[in-house]
Amino acid sequence: MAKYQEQQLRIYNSLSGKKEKFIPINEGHVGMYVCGPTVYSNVHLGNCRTFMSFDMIFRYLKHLDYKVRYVRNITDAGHLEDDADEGEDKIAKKARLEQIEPMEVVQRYTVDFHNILQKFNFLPPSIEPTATGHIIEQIEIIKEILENGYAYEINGSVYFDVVKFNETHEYGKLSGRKLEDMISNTRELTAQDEKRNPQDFALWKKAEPQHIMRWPSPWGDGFPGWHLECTAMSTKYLGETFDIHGGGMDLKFPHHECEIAQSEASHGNSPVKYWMHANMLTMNGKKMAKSTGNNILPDEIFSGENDILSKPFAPSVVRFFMMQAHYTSILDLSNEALLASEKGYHRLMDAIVLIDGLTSSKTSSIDLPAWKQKCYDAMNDDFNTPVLIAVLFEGVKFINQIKEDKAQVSETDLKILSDTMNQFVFDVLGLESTTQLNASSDKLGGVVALLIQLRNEARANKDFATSDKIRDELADMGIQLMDGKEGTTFSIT
RNA sequence: GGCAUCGUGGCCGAGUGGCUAGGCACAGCUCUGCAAAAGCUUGUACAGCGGUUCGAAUCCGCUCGAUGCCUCCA
Repeated sequence: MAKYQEQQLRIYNSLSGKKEKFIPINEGHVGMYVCGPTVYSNVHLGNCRTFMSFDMIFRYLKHLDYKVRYVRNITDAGHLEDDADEGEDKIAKKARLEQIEPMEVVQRYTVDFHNILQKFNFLPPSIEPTATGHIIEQIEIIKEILENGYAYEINGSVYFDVVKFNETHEYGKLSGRKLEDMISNTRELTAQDEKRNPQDFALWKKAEPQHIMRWPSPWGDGFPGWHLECTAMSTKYLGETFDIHGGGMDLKFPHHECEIAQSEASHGNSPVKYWMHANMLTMNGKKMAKSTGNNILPDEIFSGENDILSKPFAPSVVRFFMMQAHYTSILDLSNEALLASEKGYHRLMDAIVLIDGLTSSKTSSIDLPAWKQKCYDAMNDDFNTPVLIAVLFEGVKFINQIKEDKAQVSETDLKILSDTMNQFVFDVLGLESTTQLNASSDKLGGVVALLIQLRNEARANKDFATSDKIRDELADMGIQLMDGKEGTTFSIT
């Protein structure tokens, strides 16, 4: 029996504003599309949080035995500097500034993106398509929208006619905006603007002669609008209507609103059953922005080379920190918060290392099956990772109590404890252990075991100067000794 | 200015009509040669002001503040 048949997942749907039962279109299968990065600079930490949220969601869906097709695109063309559709393409601008080919920009920052995600232990998506690889599909959609009368061509560019669309459809239903309000809040069109209305958006932009990113089309050489690629690629790989579409909260309007409009205007179907939006990451209470200097790159956190944090933090610690907040909440990054998470993370990992050494009893003094279900209940409630982590810390307490003989578990229950801890910590949350050394399998572990032995001999001889020297100097190196009833163990901090 | 989300104990962060979230920090106890680790115990918090209710941190209204998007300005 597949796990999804036993667990009822509920998802907060941005479109309805409510938590809804998750029922996929095709039983046992999930199609999920997430708007990926525009690769014109190093991926920033806020982007990582969004993608990490959907990585966790991907992992849990897989854990529930769904067959998931997860599509996350790379935007390598068409994302303009401002949404007035008058700015320069972000990648073309970067290429011009650095005097390199646009595809060099794309390559450089795609590699960076993948490197960072790998450090954060992301699962690769099923398909990672690029905008430039789907120009033909985008042109086909534009043709359909033109045929259906929801777009117009002018001077080699094609614009989506939002006003016309809104006469028969509801533009703004995702973001809660009303077209009338938007129009009344907008100034007069400037004389040179080609658009009929300021709300219209570009499907295809004519390439000026100096433009290096250009493709032929029925309307002349040009390049596609930013919103179109996601419609083209999600339709191609997931169908006209699919289960989950995700992205950052900041993409809700206009990007996702435009995607809905494009789908409905081309093939007539609403594209997505469950819209999911991950919330923003702030730092020290303020939004992260390069312009204000309130910004940090993932590698700067890992290396400690920054002016904001007191020490380096491992990718898994940052991941744990992010998982301690719900994906729909704003999360504030600070030195204190990271330090606190790091300690909690080590407590969790240290407990997991102990599981294999635990001994079972005839009966259990704690209810492990009920505890296991609490883990699922947390995740079934719109992927509530902070509550899951709280339940996992109950597991940590159980592990330590069993080790100290203050609780007993049967062999069956011990397996539940072990399997559940491992599955949720590593498979679902995607954390990695940094304390995997142990005395039997590792040279360093053997060296530490020898030092522990020497220290215990010194203690037996009441030579506490020597024993404390060993303990304290190992601690300075990041190896902490822990004296327990069963002898001394250690962990790497 | 508009739309949206949100304001929880020293810090981070769940919950959302009546019942302990959790982590970090702090204090006491147990253990220890002393520590650390671990276990046990303790914390009566929900921006402010009104309203609904037997009962609100949780619902409604207003005010203040934060964040994102849009707009405006530069």
